[in-house]
Amino acid sequence: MKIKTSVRAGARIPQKATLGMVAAAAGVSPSTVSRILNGTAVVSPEKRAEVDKAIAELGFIPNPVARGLAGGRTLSVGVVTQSIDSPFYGGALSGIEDVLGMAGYSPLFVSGHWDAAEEARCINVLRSRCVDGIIVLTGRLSDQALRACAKTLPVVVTGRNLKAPGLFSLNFDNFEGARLATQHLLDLGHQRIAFITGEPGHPDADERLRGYRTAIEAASIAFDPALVVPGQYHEASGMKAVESLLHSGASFTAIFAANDQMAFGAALALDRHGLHVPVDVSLVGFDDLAAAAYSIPPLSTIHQPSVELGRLAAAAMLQLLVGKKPTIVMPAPSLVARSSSRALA
Amino acid sequence: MKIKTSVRAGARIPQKATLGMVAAAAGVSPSTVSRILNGTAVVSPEKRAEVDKAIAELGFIPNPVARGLAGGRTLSVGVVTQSIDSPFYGGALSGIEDVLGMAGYSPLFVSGHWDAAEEARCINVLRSRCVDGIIVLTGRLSDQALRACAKTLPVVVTGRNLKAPGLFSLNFDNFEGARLATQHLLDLGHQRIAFITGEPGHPDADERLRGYRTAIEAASIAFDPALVVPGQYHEASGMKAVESLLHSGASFTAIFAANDQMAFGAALALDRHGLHVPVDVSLVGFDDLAAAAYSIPPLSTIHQPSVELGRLAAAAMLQLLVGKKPTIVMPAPSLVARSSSRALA
DNA sequence: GAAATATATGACAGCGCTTTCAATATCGGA
DNA sequence: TCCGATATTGAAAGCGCTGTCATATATTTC
Repeated sequence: MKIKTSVRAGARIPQKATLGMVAAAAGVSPSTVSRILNGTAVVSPEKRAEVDKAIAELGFIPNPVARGLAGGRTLSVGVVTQSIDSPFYGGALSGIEDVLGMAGYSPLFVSGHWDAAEEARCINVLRSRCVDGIIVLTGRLSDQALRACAKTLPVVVTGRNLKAPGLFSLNFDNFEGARLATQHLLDLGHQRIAFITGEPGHPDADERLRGYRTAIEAASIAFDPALVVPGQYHEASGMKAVESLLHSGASFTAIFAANDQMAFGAALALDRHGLHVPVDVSLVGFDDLAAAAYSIPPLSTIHQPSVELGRLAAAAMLQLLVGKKPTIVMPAPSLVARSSSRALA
Repeated sequence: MKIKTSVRAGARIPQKATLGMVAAAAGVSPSTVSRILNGTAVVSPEKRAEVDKAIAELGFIPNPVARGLAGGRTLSVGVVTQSIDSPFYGGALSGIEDVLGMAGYSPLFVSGHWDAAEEARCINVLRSRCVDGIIVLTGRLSDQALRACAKTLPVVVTGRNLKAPGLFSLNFDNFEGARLATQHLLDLGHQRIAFITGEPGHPDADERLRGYRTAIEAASIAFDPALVVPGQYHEASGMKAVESLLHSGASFTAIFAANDQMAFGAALALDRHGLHVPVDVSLVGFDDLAAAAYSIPPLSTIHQPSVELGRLAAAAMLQLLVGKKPTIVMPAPSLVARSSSRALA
């Protein structure tokens, strides 16, 4: 009375048909079937028809594992992300999965947890699993390590500008985004605009700071370091930033947070101090997370096309995989003005 | 001037050492190395030492692809989720990745997009990739399909109560959670409590409705269908639900939303109508998303240990994989009372 | 029409590992 | 001391597929 391998189960379990079985059924050699499958060589229309028929009848699905061992291609691409549950990168993962899936590739997600060593480990895992290529979302890995990696495997990396053989980078214009956000507040009449930064050293955080500063100075306002407070890209740090801003006694009428999560934290901290957004303080974020549209008040922010970013990264990888030089360009940053920012009374 | 396969790159590219090379270096047969690697049989201490040394020296890492082909085990487990960027399931994925990773397994995430057919496709993809087991997060697949699947492969499924050989299910007590949330509102003196449901037909949505109703009736309050409005578990539907509630003219002093995302939407809709949470209406959600603590006001909600859920599911899978019957129990639901609910004035 | 060139196909050797199966070595007992 | 039983180990056959090479046939050229 062990597990019955019954056939009467509703969901038909796909019989493991092998390439060899297809070949036998079609009366050709395995090589021929393989050639048809991969388009490696020309085969006569008759044989092709036979094989197609056999494939359909047997419900044959080539085994990626065997393919990987034999041919080196596994039809899988590794994706190094930081945390699989990040509200921002989640969109990108989704886009990647989507585009890769359409092309028959499977993504293999691994999380680096914002740690270079961990990321290196991830890459080794991916390599041991014989992925055909690697997409790195931002990450802390050195440019050099990435370049080295690209020598063996196609690599697409986001959040950097890097040129190397076998390597394609896809960067969002953080500088321009931050400039846009700041300009938006400036346009609304704000002069004392606080800025909550991301972690210094992160290229995108630095770029955003630069964008902020550039906009401020372009408006002939002196850059005031007292208005710039550090954050770590999460809600709690946004709260803390506002607390310290308030404690410092600095005066400001608007806050630009380097990402939405910090903006949410900032809004809460302001609220706790009886300051209302946007009545008392205007607030602008960066990323345009799904939640931004539903916060109270809905958050004005810089739209980052995260899903699109993923799609583009995947598309670039696909091009790299066929040996083409990717011709992908990132969409320009755009401002989404919602209710958290308003003209200075 | 093609790509130089230089060795001077900083990041040493791990040389592909093979089991055969290890065997040669250690002066034993490949079989012996394999046995040591898998603990398949007893090997003399001397040989074992030799082999360990060779492994270390060559930096040998067994190739999971080859292992998969030869032995059928790939050290990878498939995870069927609904969307990889869901704020709720994200936590679970993270937990899964964590626990699986520690055990040397890699998760293979695929998204079913809340569609049974799509999920079936996902499972086929996973099967073709020879995963050692499958974890299904909720999902629309029929119980029967899941059972059938469990005949070939260990399966862990969340969000259902299902018993079958090779199948382990892990369910959160949605009924009790909803009862708890409603009771909380009741305890605060609310009598007219509206409920925004999840999609009918979803087991967890139905359970939550049942919990709500049970609590209401246990308090000797007549269940009023007019206070129950449908939602689809996303923010927009929460907004719509409140709109329709308001339009219907139903009177209520509190809202219990079947998940946090709808609660956020509800809060925004209320806000748009000049109703403030919790002054005018108390609001309770379900899930305890990371964002719940930072919404304005911070949302009272039922804590779902999503990361923990993932960890437990992965742990159960690991047990299944070694042929043990999982001994995993879900933590009980708990209420996190924050500022969105208060005693009725 | 024969030699030279293409074209389509099959045979076969792996990819790196697991896993019988058989061989050798070791041991206990009569 | 010799035989069967018990540990270790190696040889070899694949897992399912790809890619090279060689063969058989078709096409071309002078």
